[in-house]
Amino acid sequence: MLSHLKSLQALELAVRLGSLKQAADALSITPAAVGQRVKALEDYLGLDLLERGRSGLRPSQSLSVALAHLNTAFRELDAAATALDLQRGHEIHVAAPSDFAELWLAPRLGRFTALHPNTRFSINGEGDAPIRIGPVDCEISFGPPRDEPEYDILFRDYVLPISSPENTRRIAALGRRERLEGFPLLHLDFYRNDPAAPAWPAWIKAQKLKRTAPERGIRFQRITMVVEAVLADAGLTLCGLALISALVEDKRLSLPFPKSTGAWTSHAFQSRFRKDTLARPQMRRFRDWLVAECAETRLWLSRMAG
Amino acid sequence: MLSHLKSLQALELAVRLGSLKQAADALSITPAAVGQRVKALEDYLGLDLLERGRSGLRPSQSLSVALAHLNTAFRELDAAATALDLQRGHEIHVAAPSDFAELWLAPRLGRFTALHPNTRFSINGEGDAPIRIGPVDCEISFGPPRDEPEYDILFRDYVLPISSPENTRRIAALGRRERLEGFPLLHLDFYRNDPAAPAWPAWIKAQKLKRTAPERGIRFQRITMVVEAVLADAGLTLCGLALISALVEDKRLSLPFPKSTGAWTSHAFQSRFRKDTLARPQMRRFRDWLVAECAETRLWLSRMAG
DNA sequence: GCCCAGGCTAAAGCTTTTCTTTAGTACCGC
DNA sequence: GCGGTACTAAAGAAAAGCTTTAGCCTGGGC
Repeated sequence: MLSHLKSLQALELAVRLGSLKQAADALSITPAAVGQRVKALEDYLGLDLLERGRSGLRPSQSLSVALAHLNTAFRELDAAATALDLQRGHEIHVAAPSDFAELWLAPRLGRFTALHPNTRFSINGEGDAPIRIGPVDCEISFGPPRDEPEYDILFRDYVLPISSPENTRRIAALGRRERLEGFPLLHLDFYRNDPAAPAWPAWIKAQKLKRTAPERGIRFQRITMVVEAVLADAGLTLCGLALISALVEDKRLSLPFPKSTGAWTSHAFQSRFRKDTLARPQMRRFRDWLVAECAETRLWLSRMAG
Repeated sequence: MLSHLKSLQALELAVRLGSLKQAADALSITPAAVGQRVKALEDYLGLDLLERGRSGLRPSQSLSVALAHLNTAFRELDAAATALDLQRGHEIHVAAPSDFAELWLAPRLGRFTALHPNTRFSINGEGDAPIRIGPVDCEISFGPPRDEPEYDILFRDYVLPISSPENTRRIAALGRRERLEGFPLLHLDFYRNDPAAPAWPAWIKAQKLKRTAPERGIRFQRITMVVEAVLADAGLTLCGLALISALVEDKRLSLPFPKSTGAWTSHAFQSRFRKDTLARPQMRRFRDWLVAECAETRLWLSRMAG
């Protein structure tokens, strides 16, 4: 029966693309591996299949008689793969809060795809799954921690006041109890379902500060938007650090009050992979990577919270 | 890039032949292995590809859209395999003395092909290679032992008088020194280049027997032919036991004189595999099997020789 | 002519895939 | 109801396949 399928595939691709290197890139394996595939077939047949020449690879005479068949065969297999959506296995569909996707996941995904080229991501808002085969692979949410086995707790958040560096300096120049007077308070609704996450009125009371009408101010649904307002000196907000570590680290965002004035959320970001989806090696790799990146974020948060 | 080639092959074959069992037979693997291949693809895609029904397997609706492409693809791959002589790897070409082939190898090959179906043999006389790709895979000869690594010493031979049971009884009824008078001596040239292998004159002198004109009698080139003559009561011959063990064991050939009257050859049957050909797993298996069968023949010869 | 970069190859070792075996289930025909 | 055949799941062993390292070869540029 027909054997050496991988060798034939490597061979056909090497000839079509003109080099073992380009075939390797297409197959996401090393050139050495492509060379081994081709050589194994040559050893098995006891003849040369490629002429390694001056301007790359060319099929040998022995191979030429089979090459048209090979081209057609792999073209048809590509068509079958397309029909079956075989590449689906290399795609990872993630539904996540858009704040998480934009501020935390997207900046980091380059590290994953550098390790695993050939992976394509489709990232959508929560509940915003495309009409494709089956539901999304990975769903990330912020809510009460679940302990079912398919959930991974990514990280809780540490919420405290955030401002622009300019506003931080101006606040520091004031007396302690008057520090919030004269600065607009921006309200972020992202954490409102979390009993542990403070809103301005509770925070001000807890810190024994003075601020008239603390419940007043613009409300924002999304962290991304309130962050933009803060960056524009529009005011202060209470915000979790987890998603904005990059902005804090490069000092585009600043902490106008001591770190100890913050509070951990009781809710957490968590992921849920569909049970069957972890049969795919690419998906297991992604999950492992995600868990590792989140461990780093937890570490950074612990250092920030003191 | 295209993956799951083995799964797609198993899938296409299972649908085409109507069962996992028949696909397994065609692929020379177990039905369990075929089932695993198909299931791996189904898990990967997150959908069913086969309907396991009352009258065998049918493609699911998901698979139907790809099936024509798969059929064409594997038909083209079969054509490419034919053009490349890919099945060549499952063929083993042996050049051996026809006596060895007929009396020793052919009766035993059934044991090999029972273990390794899908292997086809092409056995020719020594030096009688077909005009095919490259020389023969395995060459067996009888000659001075070689110690180059590509040679395996199969077995030496143990040469002594051989007759039909009827002639053995008639010889035993005679007096000791007259036992060869009246019986035609048949001469076998197979061992004539071996200084240790006795011919009739030397054997008679060594045994201190009496026989007028011991050099007279019909000469045979081939063991097979002289054996047929002996079986027909045409006379006695001096012959090695190695290739005729079956005839001796079922008593169609007999030893008219004690076993101790025999002599080991200094030459030996030996095999030589072309260096590169042992890259093929089928060839390694054949070589291992051959060496093991020959070890059994050596053991039998040792018991016969005392 | 020399040097550097890119491509290929061989070998070793590790990881992943694939297969066999065992045991069990389901279905069909008698 | 029983026996036979086909399929499936799980465990473990064997084989295949890949990466990494080191080295060689070729071609182009200086």
